[in-house]
Amino acid sequence: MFNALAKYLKANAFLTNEEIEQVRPYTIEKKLRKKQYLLQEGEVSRFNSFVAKGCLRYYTVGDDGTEHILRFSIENWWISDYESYHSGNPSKGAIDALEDSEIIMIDKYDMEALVQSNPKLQAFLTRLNERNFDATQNRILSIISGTAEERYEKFIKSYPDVFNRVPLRMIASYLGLTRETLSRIRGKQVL
Amino acid sequence: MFNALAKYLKANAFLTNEEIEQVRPYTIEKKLRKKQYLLQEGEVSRFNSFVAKGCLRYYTVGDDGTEHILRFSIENWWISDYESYHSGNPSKGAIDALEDSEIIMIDKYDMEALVQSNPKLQAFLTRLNERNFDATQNRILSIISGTAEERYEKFIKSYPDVFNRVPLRMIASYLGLTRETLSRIRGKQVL
DNA sequence: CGATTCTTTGAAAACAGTCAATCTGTGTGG
DNA sequence: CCACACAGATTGACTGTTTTCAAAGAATCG
Repeated sequence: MFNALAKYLKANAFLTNEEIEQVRPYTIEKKLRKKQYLLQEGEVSRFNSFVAKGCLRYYTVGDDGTEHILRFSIENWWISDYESYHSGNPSKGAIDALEDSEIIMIDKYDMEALVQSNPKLQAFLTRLNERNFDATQNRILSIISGTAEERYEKFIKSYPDVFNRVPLRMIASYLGLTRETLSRIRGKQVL
Repeated sequence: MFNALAKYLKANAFLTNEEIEQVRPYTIEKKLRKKQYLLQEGEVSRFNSFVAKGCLRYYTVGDDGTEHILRFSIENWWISDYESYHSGNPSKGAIDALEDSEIIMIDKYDMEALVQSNPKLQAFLTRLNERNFDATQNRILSIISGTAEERYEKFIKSYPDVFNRVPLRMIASYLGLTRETLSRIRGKQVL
């Protein structure tokens, strides 16, 4: 399971085998069954988790019980409640598994130490954070500028591998639509 | 003008006077008149700019000519097209001044060197980026979960100082509404 | 097979956008 | 100093989109 992370760090952060071995002691492997929580609302998100296998989501629940999905994560992505992770405050949302999954958790403070000790890792994490930020901002632009249909199209194009394994009602939630509206958009497209 | 940045760095990054003097050589001061561009669409955003005085916005223009405002920046905030700044690609939007403004620009590579040379500055920038990310994600949550009215209320509460100096049509644009819709929301509230 | 879970469909109501007109305040040039 | 232009804000009537609620069809899983 650690092997997935090793491969990822080699390919993306250009770490050597020795450098990867320095990461290993700080990793915690965990298997999750579908529907199992990785983080529940109110807990502090102390870990950043690498998805070795499977699919997870981070979401909040509104007063009326509606779920709002803020992030999906599949293989080779990371997941956490970053607001809680950054601030140390209790999480406003939850993370659960949409499939049986395997994840590798790294404690925030171990992560910071690792990054301080390895400039390559630091550079990589900086780039990762930048891309995350840019993607988030593009999502805002997409919501405030496009129609529901355009947003849906863009989602499929941007995240085909998420699209193919996540229920439509969750994609609707991610896009800020009801499942009925998404269903009707899909109906129109065939014509 | 540099004084504003000095004060900011002292208060927020806890830099000493000597450390602040090490920043000074890399700063470029600039005054902008209202409506003047800091960055035009298609240019590469090479600088991160500190707002010493005034108010600016980053926005994109859709195919139909509609402006979509992604960020306002007033005193003690930073502004850039971060996607272009991060990637080196041409900007998809523009930055202009909503008031006569004074800004302090730092070249991306000077900024990186400064951050590398000073751990306090590095820690501060990391925190800043984290907060930026969290704010952006909260903006998404606010759009996909709240009504237009709630979003408007939240904006006023979160950014009263921006609200008080920016035209309503730009707030509408930031919120992803037409100016007419925002006007009607405001009309309702009095009742 | 029965029980979930997910998706689709229909009809009515709520909401937001468009277009056109009016109102307001500000500032500038004559 | 006034008149006028201009930018911003509002209002009304209409159109289009999305939600809501209720029900019924698929698909999936034990």
